[in-house]
Amino acid sequence: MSEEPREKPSNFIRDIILEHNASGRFGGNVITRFPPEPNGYLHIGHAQAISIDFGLAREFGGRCHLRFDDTNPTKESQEYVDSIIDTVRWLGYDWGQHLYYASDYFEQLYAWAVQLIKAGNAYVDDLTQEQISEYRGTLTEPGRESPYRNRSVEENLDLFARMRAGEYDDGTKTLRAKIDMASGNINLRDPVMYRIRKASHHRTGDAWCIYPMYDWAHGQSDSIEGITHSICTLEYEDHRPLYDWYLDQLGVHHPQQIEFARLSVSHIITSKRKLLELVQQGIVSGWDDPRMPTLAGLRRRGYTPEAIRDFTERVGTAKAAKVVDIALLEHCLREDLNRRAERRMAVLRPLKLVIENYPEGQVEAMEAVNNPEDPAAGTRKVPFSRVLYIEQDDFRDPAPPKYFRLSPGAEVRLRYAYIVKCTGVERDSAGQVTTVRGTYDPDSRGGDSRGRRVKGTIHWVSASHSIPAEVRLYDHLFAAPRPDDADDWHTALSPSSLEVVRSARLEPALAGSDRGSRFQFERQGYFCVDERDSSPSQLVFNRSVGLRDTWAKIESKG
RNA sequence: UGGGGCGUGGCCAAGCGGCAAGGCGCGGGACUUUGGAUCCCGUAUUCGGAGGUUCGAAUCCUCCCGCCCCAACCA
Repeated sequence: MSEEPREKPSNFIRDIILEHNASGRFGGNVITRFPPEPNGYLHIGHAQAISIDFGLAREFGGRCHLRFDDTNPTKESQEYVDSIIDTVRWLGYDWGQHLYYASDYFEQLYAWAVQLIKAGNAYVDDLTQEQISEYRGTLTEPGRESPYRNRSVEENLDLFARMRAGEYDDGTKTLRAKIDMASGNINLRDPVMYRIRKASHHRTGDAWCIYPMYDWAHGQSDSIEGITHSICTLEYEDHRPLYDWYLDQLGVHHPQQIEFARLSVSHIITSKRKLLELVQQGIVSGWDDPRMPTLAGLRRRGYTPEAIRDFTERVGTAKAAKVVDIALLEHCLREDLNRRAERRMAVLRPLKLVIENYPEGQVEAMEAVNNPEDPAAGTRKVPFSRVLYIEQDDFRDPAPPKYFRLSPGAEVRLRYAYIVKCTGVERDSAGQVTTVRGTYDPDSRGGDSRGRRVKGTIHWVSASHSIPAEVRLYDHLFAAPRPDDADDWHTALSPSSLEVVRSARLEPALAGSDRGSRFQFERQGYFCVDERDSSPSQLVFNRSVGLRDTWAKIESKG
């Protein structure tokens, strides 16, 4: 298959790098990094950052580091580190030997802090958290200087050493940068650099009881690694002057920070707090529930890394806040899977169809194309017999206008098999159709209508040869495009985000399908074998995304 | 009332003084043994608004309006 080289859309970050390369600013180097905090699962929003960081490095022949900004031991854990590593790798990116942790730089950061103290640019503050907040002022009023702001260098050095030594309790002292309490930029009002936290860190254990704030650690970590382009989201634009200040005071390598608008998608939420609530309240089955916007969830849902990468490229990189329609994400998946997924027949809600003129006991192996988009995928045999199952939706009595499927007296093609004509219906006492009867045309073997006009083609399975399966029909977790706009986001939850169908019957070729394998169930959508709950004896499929359904549109319009 | 950003069709997004790319979606048609895919065609006299500069402005200037972020010892 040929990958049509879709031209990458230009964006302002690429333009900036091009300028740097032209001026020789970083000697033509492009070294980026993806810097997650290991305190949660990565979601679709992170995918764009990953794609930009790694993508740009790849495009310009540079490299991208994976660095964990693990500066807050009370919120971080190895579990998250592992899951993030696994996810980034799954997405298809490689950082080579460049796996780093901000915690690896704690000693250097400490030395630099001492350097700032010596230069009179940092001080130990005894104000409580509440007092610091009061002294900071407000958005419109300047702050006030802490009474401890002018301690001597010697005293600060001594106090800071004792903070490190563990002589003080949590929260009793901080190290602060001495910048400008009247700055319009609140980040510059003597930001805290270190806080006391007598907590074990997932990597450094109990070696430290003071931990650097993200703002103090981040820029210097970038500098240590020789990062040239430090790409981040818009909310850090205000922090850039602070990072610049630190770097300039220290006189070390100074990366260029560039900010872009984070990605959000319609019909989902990405708030960590809300996602956690979904999991804890059992509204979803876990962080990898196929309805979750986490990359683990999308993966289990059947999304391919290729589709997600394509999506992140198509949404573009800019500075305007955006909420991309989830339809684009789904389109990317369909486009990818249409090309790659083999087709199979599966009947979700079986309705018995008896071919009255087909010999009892006879079985034919009908040849079916595995993937019309890819001849190399070959063909397979599907057993045909007298008693079949068809989809309940594919029979209607009476038939509505423009309905091309089966109804009394009507003809339809059974895909890859025969043309059949409906001759009768059996109903139970409640009037529900229990069996459809029909006759087949022996001359139409393979589905050849030989010039006849047969508009409808439906899928089927042989009742006795089919195998059972559970199929989970997933839909958007939220019915509303912007769940966060609701007064209470819970009310935006869709009641039909999951429908479990336990009665599905599959063509026998699906038996023993590997976990994670993906198929198109003809006329229905793309499905994958659930990685967690499926087993060879109890197959479980997840619907990744449905096929475009023109008939549903026609019917809903009346 | 402070600081920082952003406003191009339903949703994204190119454009950087020469007269509105593209994608998704939507509507219509062709084709079709998936009402799938594919292929055509259509979808902003107009770029948040008002002035101004210019032969000419989405692009430059001025003012106004709207939206987002910032007052964690979170990241």
